[in-house]
Amino acid sequence: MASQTVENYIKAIFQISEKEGGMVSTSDLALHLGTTAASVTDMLKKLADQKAILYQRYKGVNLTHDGNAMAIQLIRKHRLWETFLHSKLDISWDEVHEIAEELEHVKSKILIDKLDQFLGNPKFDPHGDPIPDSHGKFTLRSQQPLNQVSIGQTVKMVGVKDHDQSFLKYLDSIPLALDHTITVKECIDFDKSMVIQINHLNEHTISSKVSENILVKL
Amino acid sequence: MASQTVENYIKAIFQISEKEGGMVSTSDLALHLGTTAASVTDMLKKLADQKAILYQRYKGVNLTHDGNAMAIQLIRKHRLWETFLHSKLDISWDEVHEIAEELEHVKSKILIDKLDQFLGNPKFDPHGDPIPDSHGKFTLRSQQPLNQVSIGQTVKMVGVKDHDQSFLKYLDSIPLALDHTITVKECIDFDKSMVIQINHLNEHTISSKVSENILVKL
DNA sequence: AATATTTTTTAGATTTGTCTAAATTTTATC
DNA sequence: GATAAAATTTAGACAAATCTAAAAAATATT
Repeated sequence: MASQTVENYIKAIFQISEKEGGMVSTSDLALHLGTTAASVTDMLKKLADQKAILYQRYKGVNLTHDGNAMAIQLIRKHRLWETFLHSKLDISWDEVHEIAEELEHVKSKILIDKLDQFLGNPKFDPHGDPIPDSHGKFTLRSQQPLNQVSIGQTVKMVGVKDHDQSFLKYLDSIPLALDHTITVKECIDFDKSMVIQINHLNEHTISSKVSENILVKL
Repeated sequence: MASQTVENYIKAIFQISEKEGGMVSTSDLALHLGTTAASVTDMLKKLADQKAILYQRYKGVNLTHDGNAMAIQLIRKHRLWETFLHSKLDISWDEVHEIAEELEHVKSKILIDKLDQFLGNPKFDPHGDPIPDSHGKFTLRSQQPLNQVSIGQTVKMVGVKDHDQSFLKYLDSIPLALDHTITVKECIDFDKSMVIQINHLNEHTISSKVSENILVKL
C-alpha cells in the first residue's frame, strides 16, 4: 500500500470527523478525496487490517489511537511546512496549502524536528491554525467569529474558518491579515453586513459570509 | 505513469551517462535503480513514447533535449534542498542526500525559485557539487583529486568524488570538511598513502582511496 | 409496517509498475 | 566464422489503487 495514499485517507478521516464529529461515512470520504465510494470501501478494509482505523460495514469509520497519532503528526508536518513557506520563503498564505500537501509526505523525522526548531517552535501556522508539538499537543486559544462581536469592540484577528484560496486572496486585497486589529463600527440589520475599521485606520464593509469566517480574540 | 518514477529514471540516466559517458545500458539502469532489467525495458518504452529519451532496442538509451532539461532541474532541486538542510537546518552532509531524494519530487516551481533566493543563490551544495541555476547552467570550477597534489603544496578542499555515507562520516571524524586547507606533507611510495596537515594545525595520515576521493583546488 | 430512496458494498475490469522465466539478440571466445 | 556467454527483450503474471455496474443494506416516506 502506497504510504502517501494511506496518509491521505488518515488525514481525511481526521479532518472530517473533527468538523462533523463522530463517525465518518464512506461517501463523505469519497467526496473529500475526490474518488468513488467503492474505492473508499476497498481502502477502508485495508486500513482496518493495518489497525489504523476501526471500520464497521455500512456504519462508517473511526481512527484508532495509532491512526489518530498519525493524523496529528501529518497535521504537524503540514502546518510547519506552511509556516516555513510563508515566513521564510515569503509565499502568500493562499498558496502555501497546496505546496504543503506535498511536503507533508516527506518521511524524515529529524527533518521535521529540525524544521520546527529552525522556525522557533511556532504555535500557529499562517492561517492561525494551531501546530501540534512533537508529542501531538495543540495550543488552544479562545476565539470567536467576527460576526459575534458587538459594535464598538476592538479585537485582534487570529484565524480564518474558511481556507479557500479565493477567500484568502480577498482578505489580502482589503488588506486584512492575522494580528490586525479590527474595530466593529456598524452592523447592518438587514443582511448582517459589518463596517469595520482595520488597525485604527481605514474602514471597510464586509458581508456576513466574510465576518462569519474571520476568527478573532479579545 | 507516476511522475516520481519517471523522474527517478530520468535522473538515473543522466547520472550514469555523466559518469560513464555515452549511452546507458538497461542493466546499468536496473542496478542503479534497484530493479530488474525486464522492468527497465518496460519503462524505457513508455519514456520513449513520451519523448523524454531516445531508446534503441538492445543498444541503450540517451536523454532527449527535454529529458536532459528535466534531469538538470531535478539536480537543481536536489542540491538546493541539500543546501537548505545543511546550512539552515544543520543536518550533517552525510544525511542530507536521502532526505533530498524525497524533497526533489515536490513539484511547485515557485517553491524552488523562492528557496534558491532564500539561500542566496548558492553555487555549490554541501558536497561541493555545482547547483544549476534556473536556466540549467552549472558553475564550473577547476579541481583535482588530492592524490595528484605534490608534496609541499597547500590546497583548499572543494568537493568529494565519492558520496557514500560512510566516507562522508569518516571525513567528518578527522575532521575534514569543505573549505579546509590541506598541506601535503608526505606521500608513502609503497601504498600512496599521504600525510596531510589540516588548516595548518593537526596532521593526519590518509589512504590513497581517501585522497583519490577528495577534490581540491589551487 | 411496507415500500421507495439513498448509501454502501461486492463483483469484475482496468491501469501501472513490477516480477520471473523463456526467448532473442549481441558480444566474446575459441 | 561458429559457438558459448552475456545482455536484453518478450511473455505472462501479480499487487495496488482505482473504476463502473449490480447487489445488498440502511434510512426515509407514506
